[in-house]
Amino acid sequence: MASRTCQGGVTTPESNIFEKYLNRGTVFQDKSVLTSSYVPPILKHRDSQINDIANILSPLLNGEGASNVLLWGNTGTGKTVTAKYLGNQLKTILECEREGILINYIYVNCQTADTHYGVLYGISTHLYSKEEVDTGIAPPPTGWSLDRVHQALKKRLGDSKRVTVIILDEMDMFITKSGDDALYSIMKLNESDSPHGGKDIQSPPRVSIIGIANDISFVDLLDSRVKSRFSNEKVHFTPYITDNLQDILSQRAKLAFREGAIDDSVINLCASTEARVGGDARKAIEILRISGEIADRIGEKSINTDIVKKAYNAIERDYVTESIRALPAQSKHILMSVALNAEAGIERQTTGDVYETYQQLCRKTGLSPLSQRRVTDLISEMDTQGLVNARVRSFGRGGRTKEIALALPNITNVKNVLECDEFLSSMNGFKVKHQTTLV
DNA sequence: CCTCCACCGGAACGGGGGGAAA
DNA sequence: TTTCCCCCCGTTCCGGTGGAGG
Ligand SMILES: Nc1ncnc2c1ncn2[C@@H]1O[C@H](COP(=O)(O)OP(=O)(O)O)[C@@H](O)[C@H]1O
Repeated sequence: MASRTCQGGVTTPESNIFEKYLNRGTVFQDKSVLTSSYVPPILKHRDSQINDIANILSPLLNGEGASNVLLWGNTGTGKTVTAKYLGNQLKTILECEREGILINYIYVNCQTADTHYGVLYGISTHLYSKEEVDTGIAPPPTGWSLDRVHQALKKRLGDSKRVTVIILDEMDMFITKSGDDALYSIMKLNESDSPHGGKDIQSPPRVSIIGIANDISFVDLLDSRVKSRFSNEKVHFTPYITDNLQDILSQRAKLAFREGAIDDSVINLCASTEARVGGDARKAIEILRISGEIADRIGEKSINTDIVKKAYNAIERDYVTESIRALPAQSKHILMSVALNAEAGIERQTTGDVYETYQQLCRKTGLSPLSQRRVTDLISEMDTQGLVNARVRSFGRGGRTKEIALALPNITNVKNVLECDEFLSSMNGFKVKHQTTLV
């Protein structure tokens, strides 16, 4: 652990216990540059994507509606940052060059706002002032009917001087889970609501959607009307290669770290490591941040490759323990069952195997067991979280079922984390009984 | 080629919680 | 207060289904 003596220009030898943290030097100059909300002034290596999107959005400059676009590619390939960057550019140029035209540039993350209502509400938060929220003119976070929120949005956006761009980040998971109702209702904002030419002073809004997704297979789930209007324009974000990442990282590092706190060898290590697994700039930047934090904690003045390796381990470990800890009790029981089976020598298990053990475990801990139907859903959820690997497979006459295995290397570790749960702490001495035969 | 296993996964439903509105 | 609305979590029901063995 840390040394007991104060060091480095500290004048009071015995004082507050936090003193040593306070006075310690730091490798950081501006840590905020390494957070995900930071948008750099120039984006390198995304020229072709930026051009494509700008081209699609260009009608907005004349106050005309533009097509919807779908940005897709692996995580950390710059989709979000590009969308935000273009928003800034659009706003600036409209302010300087086109007096009459105003733009709403609205960002909604569909992982956070993951319901139909949540997405509409997320849009609305960009459109109302504080007073309007306080006086109840703006939609509340919950309580109104969807229709009412929809009408309110339509009214807000229907201004002939105004164009609107809505960014829907992480929309693939959302659509897969919740269907395309929300997307459809956003597109309906563009429709005039008086079909018989009644006297509406309002013009229909001009709303363009920028969708962001990792995986575009969700497009097939869309209703054909939605699909044709939504997925005509697709822009692919390719993974970064080592050189790209080096550029991006050193651009950040220059701003984030003190002179001499980081050198090229470290940046090259991060760049090449990430380039090998998916060209993820977010992860690479995060590694830099964690490395810096570790360096500060252990009192190093600069980041070396050893520290980077520590950062890689820390990031992995924290992710796993955190996601296990955050699991609901039922999922913890299921995961424990998988771990127990694995420990008993059944690495690849069927749904039946897991459910059997799960029921026994529930009997022991006093949790009331869920139906098998529900359990398979929870297993699939843990599969997408990367805690478990589950894919359906057919064993011919032996049936068709998920084949499930723990996705984590260290079984004992998993069990230890799980045993912190209040239910599972009462499972001392539980033994799996029953063998299945499965090849 | 057909059967039949052991599930898969969609659909419909509802209790219950949280909130606004009449 | 009651009524309406949205959403989470879970149940029940049930029509599929890939492929080894007949
Ligand atoms: N070309 C780039 N130049 C500078 N920073 C980038 C670039 N591409 C990505 N980043 C940074 O990498 C991180 C992840 O990018 P992000 O746009 O969130 O990826 P995605 O949305 O594709 O998952 C962000 O912090 C972003 O600022």
